[in-house]
Amino acid sequence: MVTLEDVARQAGVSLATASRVLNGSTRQVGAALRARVEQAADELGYRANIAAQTLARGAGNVIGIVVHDLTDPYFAALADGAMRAATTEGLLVMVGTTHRDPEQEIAYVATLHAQRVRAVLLVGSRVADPAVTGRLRDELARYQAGGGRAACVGQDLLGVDTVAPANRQGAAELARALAGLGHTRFAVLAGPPHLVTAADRCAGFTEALEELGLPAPQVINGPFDRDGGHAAAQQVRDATCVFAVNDVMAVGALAAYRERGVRVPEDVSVAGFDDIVTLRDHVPALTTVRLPLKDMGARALELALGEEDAIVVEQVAGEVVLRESVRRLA
Amino acid sequence: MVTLEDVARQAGVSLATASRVLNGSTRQVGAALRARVEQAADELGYRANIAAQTLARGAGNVIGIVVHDLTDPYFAALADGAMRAATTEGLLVMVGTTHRDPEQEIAYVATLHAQRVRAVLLVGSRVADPAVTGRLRDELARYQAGGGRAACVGQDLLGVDTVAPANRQGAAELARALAGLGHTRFAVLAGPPHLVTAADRCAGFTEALEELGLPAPQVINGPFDRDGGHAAAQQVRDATCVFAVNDVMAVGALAAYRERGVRVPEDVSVAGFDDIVTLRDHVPALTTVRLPLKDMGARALELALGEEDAIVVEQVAGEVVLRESVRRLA
DNA sequence: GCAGACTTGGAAACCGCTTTCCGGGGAGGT
DNA sequence: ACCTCCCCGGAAAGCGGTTTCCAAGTCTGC
Repeated sequence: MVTLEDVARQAGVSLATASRVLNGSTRQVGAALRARVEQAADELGYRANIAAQTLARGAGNVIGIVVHDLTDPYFAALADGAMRAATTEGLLVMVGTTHRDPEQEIAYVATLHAQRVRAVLLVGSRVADPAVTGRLRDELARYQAGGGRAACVGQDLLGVDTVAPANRQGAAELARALAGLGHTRFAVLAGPPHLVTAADRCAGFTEALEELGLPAPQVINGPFDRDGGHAAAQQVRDATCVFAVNDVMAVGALAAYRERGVRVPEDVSVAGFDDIVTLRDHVPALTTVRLPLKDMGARALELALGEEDAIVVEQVAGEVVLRESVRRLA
Repeated sequence: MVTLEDVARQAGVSLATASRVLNGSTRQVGAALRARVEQAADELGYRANIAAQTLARGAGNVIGIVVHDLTDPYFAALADGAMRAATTEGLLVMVGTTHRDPEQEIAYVATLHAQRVRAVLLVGSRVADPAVTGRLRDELARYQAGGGRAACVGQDLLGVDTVAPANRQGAAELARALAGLGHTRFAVLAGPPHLVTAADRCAGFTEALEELGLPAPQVINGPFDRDGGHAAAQQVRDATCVFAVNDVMAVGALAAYRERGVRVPEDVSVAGFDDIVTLRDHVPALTTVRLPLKDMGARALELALGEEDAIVVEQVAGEVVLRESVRRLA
């Protein structure tokens, strides 16, 4: 493995000069020497050892992103947004997937801390368990105490900059929109009760119905993914409209209905949440609450990198998008 | 930022002892000192500086994965497979997305080389341009000369271990299956001609038709993504069966037909390639050629890490899966 | 009870690079 | 012509670990 010293020797200059030429420095190097160094580096195929650079500089150019599941379009969009932003900042990205295990999340923060990444982004819903949240907070605080920066997409529960989708509010608006179409009997495919995102959306929806004087919906808990939606849909009793707390669950529900010959929206209306990009190819087109996922990912990175001292919590509003999967009741 | 030296001082031991306790070593440390060190580390919240470790040990525990687009389920599945395998090996993952720019791919290899990652995985089709492929080869060779390991999912064009889907063969089998249903007039949504994967699938399909004595299909080039399929579908003239060279393009084509009121499969049959997991939620269910994407990603990592001296090229067969999107012709 | 084989703790060299601090030489001012 | 000041090159001190090499015990076996 060729080192800077090899290059310096080959070019007949000092280590310092070689370093200044090859790895941006504030100081100038004369054209002649500069050329010699560059040629030597090229001939030898020199690549700076970033580990050494990071050590010497005391700061690297890597950030970490922790998501639950990369194959879920929701996280893929968020991660993609953050990664594009990272690229424009000249940063590399380490991605970790937790598969919804909060312990994994904590472990990743520790690992990324050890890697001395510039920032870590925690993407995804928090869990209701205060003990585990507390431990994650501690781990993050320790990382930040050492100069690390962090941000979160989800709920403001970690004491770091946060991009917080307005889940309750979005779900409430959706409820009002659906009620406006004449629906009165609802079911909520509510996901796991301990996931704050799921719980908030369910609560926002339910509360709005209550304010409208409508009966409480049937609430069905289950996994927060496509199969969870598929399974939960089987348990719906006599609702005219089903709200799945995220789009992938709604897609699962649509599949379940299709398999059973239940027509959407003729027999039952279905709505989701997130507006993942793949929705455009589903039939019927899904009513949902749009979240600007890519922007949120990018914004989270900005917040993490920002110099603000105060903790910034940015609410992101959702926009109700009515599509074919819901119908107006006679 | 607390260092090993802080821990050693606090525990009243030498640096060497602290290192041996905290970061696995072959050597033993007495129980008493061990306990003191562990307690000190805990109190101080010590996290090893991986950059320093990597430098000292001469080897890190990070691998790099380069994909075209994380939001494409094809790449997401491949990356997820590789990442799971990495996790079981105790490796961290740096992910780079090129958005189909081969220059970016080369740049990533250089960057990952500089990071001294243990292995780099190049996931995705090669391009036909021998110049750019040559430069990528050179970059990889240089990395490997320095002790790096590499593998590729795609075509065996880089001189590294490769997981190579049998694109020609899979497409040929698909062609025969479709012909067996009575189709004779085909169109191929062929993607970009310079992408080897796209070209191979198109060629395999076309050749099989020729062998069967059927007329050559209409070949429509365009982007390799969903919108590319959507656009290409508009240009199909009078085929009874359309083969999109990957699933996301096929999904785009389905959308295009739906918008125009063309029924699939009654009016036209459609087939894709890859069997991405999201297909199960599309209507009509798409006929395709199944590739074990997650396994391929995991396998690529194994190959890269493997100790084999010889370059291993592993063919992966595709399996034709007939679903509702194609019909038997009268 | 003692030589020799193991253990275990510590000092120090080293990993590859950055950056401070010096020193020498050329340019500019008077 | 002389003195500053500035610019540029190099020596060397870290950055935070790992690991080799010693030295001092601790165990064996006879």
